[in-house]
Amino acid sequence: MTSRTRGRPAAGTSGDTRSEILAAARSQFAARGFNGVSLRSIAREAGVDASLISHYFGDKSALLVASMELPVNPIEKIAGVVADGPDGMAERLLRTFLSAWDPHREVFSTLVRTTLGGGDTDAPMLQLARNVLITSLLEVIEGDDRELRATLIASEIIGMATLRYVAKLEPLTDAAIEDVVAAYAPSMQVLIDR
Amino acid sequence: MTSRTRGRPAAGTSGDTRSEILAAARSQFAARGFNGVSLRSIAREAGVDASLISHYFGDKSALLVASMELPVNPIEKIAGVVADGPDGMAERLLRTFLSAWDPHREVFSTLVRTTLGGGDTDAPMLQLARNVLITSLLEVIEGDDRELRATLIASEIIGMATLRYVAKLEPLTDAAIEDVVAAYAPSMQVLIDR
DNA sequence: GTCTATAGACGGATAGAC
DNA sequence: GTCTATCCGTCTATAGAC
Repeated sequence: MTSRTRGRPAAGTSGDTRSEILAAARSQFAARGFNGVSLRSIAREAGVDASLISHYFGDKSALLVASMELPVNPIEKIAGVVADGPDGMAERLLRTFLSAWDPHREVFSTLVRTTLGGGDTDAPMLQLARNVLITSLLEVIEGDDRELRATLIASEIIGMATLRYVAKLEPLTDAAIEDVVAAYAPSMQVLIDR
Repeated sequence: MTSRTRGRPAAGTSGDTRSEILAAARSQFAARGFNGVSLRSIAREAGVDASLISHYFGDKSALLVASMELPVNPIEKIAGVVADGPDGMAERLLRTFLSAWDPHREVFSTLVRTTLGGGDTDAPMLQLARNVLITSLLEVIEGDDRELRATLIASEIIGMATLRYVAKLEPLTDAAIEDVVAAYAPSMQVLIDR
């Protein structure tokens, strides 16, 4: 927990060197993943000296963490939806998920790339999938294959979001939220109802 | 097209240095992606000198390509399934896909990690998804939102395979093919039938 | 607060001895 | 066919001048 949304006292000339760095980091981590990005390239895009990154954020991992901080936690919203029971859950799940993440496409992309680009099996994204989504789902769906089906629901959400935010496959990337909900919810609801 | 399955004339002592390198490369690329792996670490695991990799395969990219060569092309099988029409297609699609890729989990993992780990939007995996799977699907499914639904079918397959082969989320990773087919096909068929 | 300079490590690739 | 040695580039991170 290094930084909060702290207002810098009174910067020098341009609008926040620190913010420029964060914006460039978000963009590049989302596009090329942690290993595919160098601090130098981020500094170049931000128009600052590379050593300033260390000065403001510490090391590269800390910059990654800072660039992924969100004003609200999209995960908690999802868990709340599941608690409302299985009727029409697919629709609520998709709408809530898309509404929460659409404004933060780059962060989700970074989440996927750092999870799937490296070798970390206990990466943050998978912990979330297992501990929050799947655990909640198991309390409301039924059947003796419900663990498998809960995992498949998670895979539907992650797969959809990966093609929408990371791979940017048309027409999924630019489709309106309600169009995706309408097209996908009936399929997902089958996994919920059994 | 550098190498075919060529029998080396008469190697020195142990079973093929070349094969040892390939096995180590497959394992490490699958686990940590292209950028996360060094030629030195592959050489170490293979128990050979690092310079032999250059000697046999050229550069690092050529080694990646060689490590992903498959005896058969799983993609062509999939396209054939789609041509058989929409009735019960989800079941055939899933069974064929899983049968084709289960013996080559590491290759699929590498495919995903190199597609999602780097920034290449035209990476091989996405070309396949778009040009083969989605294109075939568009010829058999109907409705004015069929492009969106075809893309969602692709996302279901890719998402499922990613959690099964790359993220290795239980119980999906170790589930029998027929169990996955039984649990998932009804949901996917809804996207096909509309 | 910003920049220069550089330390220190690692990785890819090659030349050449044996 | 295998290994030693090395070149050259890039990267993270830090020390310190201004």
